[in-house]
Amino acid sequence: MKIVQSFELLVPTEYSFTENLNYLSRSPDECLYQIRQNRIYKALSVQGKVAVMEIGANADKQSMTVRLLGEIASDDKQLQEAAAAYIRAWFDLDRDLAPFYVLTESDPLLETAIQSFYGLRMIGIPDLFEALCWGILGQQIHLGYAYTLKKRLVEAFGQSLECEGHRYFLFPKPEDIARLTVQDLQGLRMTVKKCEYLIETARLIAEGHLTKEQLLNAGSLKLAEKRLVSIRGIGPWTAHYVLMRCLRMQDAFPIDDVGLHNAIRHVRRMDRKPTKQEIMELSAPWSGWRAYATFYLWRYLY
DNA sequence: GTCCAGGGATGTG
DNA sequence: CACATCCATGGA
Repeated sequence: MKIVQSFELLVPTEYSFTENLNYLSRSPDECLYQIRQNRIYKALSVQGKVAVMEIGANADKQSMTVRLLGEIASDDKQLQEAAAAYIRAWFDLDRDLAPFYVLTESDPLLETAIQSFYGLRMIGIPDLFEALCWGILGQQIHLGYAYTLKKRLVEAFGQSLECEGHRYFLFPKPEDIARLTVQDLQGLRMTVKKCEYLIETARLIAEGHLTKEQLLNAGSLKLAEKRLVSIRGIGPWTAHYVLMRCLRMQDAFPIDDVGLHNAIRHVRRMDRKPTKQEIMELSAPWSGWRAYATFYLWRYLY
C-alpha cells in the first residue's frame, strides 16, 4: 500500500489531540473510523473516488499530519482538499474556543469540565444523512445499542474498502436507503417506526428536498428546528442534536436529553434529575454556546 | 415474567 | 403553546 499524499493541518490554540482522541475512543462498536497507535483512520468518498485518511498528532501540538492511503492518483488535489475540509469540519478546527472558555471559567456547572477536557472540540457529523440517521437510531435507547444498530446498518448497506489489511466502511448513501422497504431493514432489529423514519428521511434527502444549505439558510435556529420537526420521526431532541452536531448551530440545545440531565445531576451532586425550569436557569448564561456546553457536560458520562 | 426508561406521535385543551 | 397518553422495544 502506497502513501499517496501527506500534508499538515494547522490546529487552533485551544486544541488537544488527546482529548479528541479520548472522545473518539468511547465505543468499541464504532464502525465509521478506527483508532490504532494514536492515529485515526477513516474512509472518505469524493465523487466516486475513495481513500483512507490517517490523522496523527505532531510533536509541536500546532498541527496534525494527514496521510491519504489507497489506490488513487498521487497528485489528486481534489481529494486532498476534500480531506482537509472534512477534517476541519469534523474537529471544528475553524472555531475560536477562547470566548467559550472566558464565558464559562467561573460557571458552576462548567468550570471543572473546561479544565478536565481542555482542548476538546465538538466532534461533528458533517454528513446530514448520517447525522439524522444517528439521531433517529439513538432515540429512546442506550448509546451502546445505538452503536450496535449503526454497525448493522453500515455493514449491511454501506460501501467498504480494504486498505493495509483493514476494512473501512462508508456510511450508506441516502439513495440506497431510500430504495429499501421496512422488511429490508427489519433484520437490524429495530422498531418498525424507526425503519420507516430512516427510509422517509433518506427519500427526502435523495430527492433534494432536505439539504444542509436549506437548514443553514432557514433564517434562525428556531426556523431550522421547525423544518426538521416537520419530518416524521424527528422531534425536538433529534432536531437539536442534528443542528448541533451537523449544522454546528452554536446555541442548539437538546434540553430533553437524559444524558444532559444525568450530567447536571452528577456535577451538582443532586439526588434527582433537574427539572426543565432548573436547566433553563442554569443554561441561561451559556447563551450562544449551549451546544458546546452540552457537549462538554456529556463528556462526564463515559 | 414484570416493570420502567427515553423520545416521538397524536390528540386535547 | 402545554400537557397527557400511547407506542415498541431493550434492559434490569
